[in-house]
Amino acid sequence: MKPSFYERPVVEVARELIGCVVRHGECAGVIVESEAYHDSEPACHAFVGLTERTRTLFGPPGYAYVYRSYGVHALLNAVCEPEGVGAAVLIRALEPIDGVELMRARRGLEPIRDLCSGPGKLTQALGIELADNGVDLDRGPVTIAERLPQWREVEVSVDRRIGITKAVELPWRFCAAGSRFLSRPVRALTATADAGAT
DNA sequence: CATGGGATTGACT
DNA sequence: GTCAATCCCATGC
Repeated sequence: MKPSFYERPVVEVARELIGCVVRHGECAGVIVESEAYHDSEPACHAFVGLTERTRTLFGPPGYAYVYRSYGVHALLNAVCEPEGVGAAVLIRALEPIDGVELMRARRGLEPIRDLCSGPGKLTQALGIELADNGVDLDRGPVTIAERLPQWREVEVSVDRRIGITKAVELPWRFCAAGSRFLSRPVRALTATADAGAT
């Protein structure tokens, strides 16, 4: 989509990206899980301010922010909010729709559920690398396009973000309800007194 | 320049 | 359930 789609509150964009299509070359998948990050909260890389690393995050909306996680994986984000605000949506899981055989080859795995069910897995499956940092998400080579008809009324579940140690309480993770392609199940958010019966 | 810490994954107990 | 791999980057001396 065009920059205007992303030039809004990042939490709003994260929710609306569920059902949209990420494409790179012949491989594509529907976004079934996303998380919002904003420079006002410490889990966001942009919390430290403008540095070489966060230059893309503070740049104009509608571009890819790709960084290396744990020295191993590339993680894909969509930069949001007006230029000067450091905010982005982390793409955490896809339901594969195109190029599945190439995804299998890149991942070295067969089960379709395991191809893109995590932020590091989906970049490996689609061949997205650090060099894609700063790419225009409307023009490519990595693109995000609007929802397919069957995804226009997808139900979205809300949860806390995964894998962080700061600002853990924010309900900024969004998932396609009931999807089998999530990185992890959605946990019950409501903390009524009896909720944790495991 | 040295150090410490990850928006993770896959293998192993 | 636990844990190492591995490298980029921000911070501090």
